[in-house]
Amino acid sequence: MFSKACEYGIKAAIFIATKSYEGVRVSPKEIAKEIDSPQAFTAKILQALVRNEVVSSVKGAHGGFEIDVNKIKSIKLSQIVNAIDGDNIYNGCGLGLHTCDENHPCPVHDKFKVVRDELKFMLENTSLEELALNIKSGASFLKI
Amino acid sequence: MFSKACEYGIKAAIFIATKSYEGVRVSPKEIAKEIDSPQAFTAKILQALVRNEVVSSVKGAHGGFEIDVNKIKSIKLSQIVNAIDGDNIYNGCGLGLHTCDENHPCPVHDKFKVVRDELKFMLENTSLEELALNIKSGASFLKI
DNA sequence: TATAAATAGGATAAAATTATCCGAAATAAA
DNA sequence: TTTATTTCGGATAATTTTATCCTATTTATA
Repeated sequence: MFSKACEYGIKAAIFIATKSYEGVRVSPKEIAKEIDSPQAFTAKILQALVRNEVVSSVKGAHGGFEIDVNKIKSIKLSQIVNAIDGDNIYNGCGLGLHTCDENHPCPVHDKFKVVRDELKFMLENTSLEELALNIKSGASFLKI
Repeated sequence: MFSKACEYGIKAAIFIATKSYEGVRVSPKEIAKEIDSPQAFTAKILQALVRNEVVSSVKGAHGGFEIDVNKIKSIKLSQIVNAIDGDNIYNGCGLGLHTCDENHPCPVHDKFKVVRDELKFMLENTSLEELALNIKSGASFLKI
């Protein structure tokens, strides 16, 4: 469904959020360990999240990644996915046609529309807050 | 959502179905032209569809690809996707966890479940027949 | 100011996916 | 039986995605 980069990005953001609630900044090394991902590749993805203002970074000694606690509630899954994979997942044609809309639909246009509207709604209505709180409470897991 | 290979496979199957209604076998060359795909790569994908018994092939002169007209109604999109991409799209974990189920869910397990059940239902309930008939009637298109 | 600790980012490598090429095998028809 | 036509399948190449490495830059602190 999503790229590996996007999967890592989502998990990283959730972990950073949980640590930010504790007022703690985290390094790519800690993040990679916690979400079971390749460290250097994860660092690249973090850069994309910083550029898209999903997470913020502090350079230099005692630096690391964090998310403004007041922002966590308003960050939606869609922002993270968009920052890494773009909006192609729920905007592009399911069969890769360049022109695909109501007037010139691909064979599965209507069928896919239902699924993708559902996906879009889910991504736009799932906050980083609820995902992070479920990790903190032990209701869900970031690895294995 | 799906791989390029899968997109080509779906479009190829639809085109073969439309021609099979006319009792005509088609070559990879014709198929690639009609669905705007790379010919040799499309031929490989056709082999996978043959192995998975979605389409049948006739070798030698006057050969080509066809689908038993009586089978077209019973072939579902899920079979085509499964033949090419496997069942990972609607069975694998949305965040790539090896172990992800009700007892040990990833952070988005429940959220994704809704979307993927919708996707699974759509794939399993969309027949090649309806897709092919919409192409024949001009209600949908295979390229551009 | 010097040093150590971090992120940023370019260069490169590995792996997977997408795409091409060519000869082998099968088959209809001359 | 030969020939032309067609799918099959292995080898290879190109591209994209995933992953690693190394240096530059930034910043807190001694």
